[in-house]
Amino acid sequence: MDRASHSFGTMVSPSTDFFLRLPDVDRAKLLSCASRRELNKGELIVKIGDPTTHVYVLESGRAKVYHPTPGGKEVLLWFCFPWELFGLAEVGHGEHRQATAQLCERSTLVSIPSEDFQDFVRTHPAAALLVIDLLSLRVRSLGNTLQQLVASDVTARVVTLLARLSASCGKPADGEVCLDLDVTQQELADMVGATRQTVSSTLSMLRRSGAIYFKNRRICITSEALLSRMGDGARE
Amino acid sequence: MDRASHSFGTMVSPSTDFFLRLPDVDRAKLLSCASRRELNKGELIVKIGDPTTHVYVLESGRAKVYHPTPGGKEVLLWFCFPWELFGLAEVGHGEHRQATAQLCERSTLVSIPSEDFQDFVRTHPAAALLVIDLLSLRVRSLGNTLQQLVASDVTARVVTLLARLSASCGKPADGEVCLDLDVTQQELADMVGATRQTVSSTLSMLRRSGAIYFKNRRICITSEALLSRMGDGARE
DNA sequence: GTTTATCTGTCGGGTAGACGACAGCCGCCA
DNA sequence: TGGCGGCTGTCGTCTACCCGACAGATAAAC
Repeated sequence: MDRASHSFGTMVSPSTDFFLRLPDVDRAKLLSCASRRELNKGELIVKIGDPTTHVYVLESGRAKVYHPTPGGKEVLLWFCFPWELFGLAEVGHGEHRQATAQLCERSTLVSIPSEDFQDFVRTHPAAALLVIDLLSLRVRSLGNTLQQLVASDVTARVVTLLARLSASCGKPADGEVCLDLDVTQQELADMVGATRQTVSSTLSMLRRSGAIYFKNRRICITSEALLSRMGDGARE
Repeated sequence: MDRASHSFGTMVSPSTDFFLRLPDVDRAKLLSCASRRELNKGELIVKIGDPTTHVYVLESGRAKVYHPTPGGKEVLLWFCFPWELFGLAEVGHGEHRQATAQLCERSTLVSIPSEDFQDFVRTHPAAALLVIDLLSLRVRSLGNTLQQLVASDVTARVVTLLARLSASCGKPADGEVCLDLDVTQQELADMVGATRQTVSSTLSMLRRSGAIYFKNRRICITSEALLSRMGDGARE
């Protein structure tokens, strides 16, 4: 139960995994209120507009949190990896969900009722600080994304996205880094606010330039330096 | 000291004014660690890259929080009004500032050292929950902004920006709402990720359509309904 | 095996909006 | 009174990117 199933890159902020930083007894106590389910790829955890009843953690698998747009696009805010708490931005005042969370692969999901979570936070100051850290990280990250979106072109945005992914789920192997992540180009596009086609041709360009290559459908970065240089066409 | 100097519209979330929701004795205790300064329009409160030493509140005036971009643009994240806590997204781990905060007018600023603030939060669970609420609000708001930015055109973005501003600082007067806010078109542009020129012509268009008009340099909304209809050209 | 769905690569055409330029306006200071 | 700096309005030009289309490639489904 308390076994972390994914490895961290070197640069990842420690704020993401709330659970692993909780003292053992507290974690057990919090999880005692929780229920666990096994769910399939593609299933929705919460849908925009839903009442807010729980917060969530994955024991295994991967989820994405996004805003669906009326036009049918999806704006992907972040991925959720195991032992990373999510779904807590709306717990405050029984707000309805502002985003949708969906599983990217078969996963086991732990659900904690909002009230239990709030009680826990109220009575565990250390946990409250962790929650504050986590939300702070999200605020900073969204702010940066926003900035990139208005200030940089697609190439630069893809490049820094790859850098971020490499930090959070990169497997270093003799100088190169391979992303340990099955992600579709559509998802990449949704993360940088571009179309699938543009991302596709951008990746092709990066591949031709030698900054990345593909190993059985996954992206490998041959040189961080070269990659980031490719993003410098437009001032970030 | 505990006199709120600005009025709220009807829709504003209560999470914004941390201080007014704090029990009196707690507020006094927290403010006892603080120092107060009078500053002029245009002065910087924090600059991106600065070490994080304080959190802040305004007693009066107005500030803006933005990301400066290497290209010289500014991405405006939000305005700070009196008694709204800000500058806390980086307090967690002595992170450096990720955004810049600058005064829009002459203001009196209250600074609370980070450590004192953290101690306060640690020992006042109710305050911790308020901080969580505040950060949650920011996360939701940034997420929505992000979504709008990739999914809507400039007209729609300007329209919803006006609606938001009208909610947070609108003065209703017989059916109309006038924005009680001296804001420059450049700032509006920085908030919607567009250029000054585009915003200017968008506002002209809205004025010609009768949805808004100008009363001594400020924006008045004649009809929320008409205004929002003007934003519907593109699917939001 | 064949079928079917999902993902990827690439190509033109059309367009929203950035960008530069310039002129009018207002308030401020000497 | 005149000059100066900041804000606003408007007009072309130009380009990054969206959008639709279509063909190959891969993987799951029957």
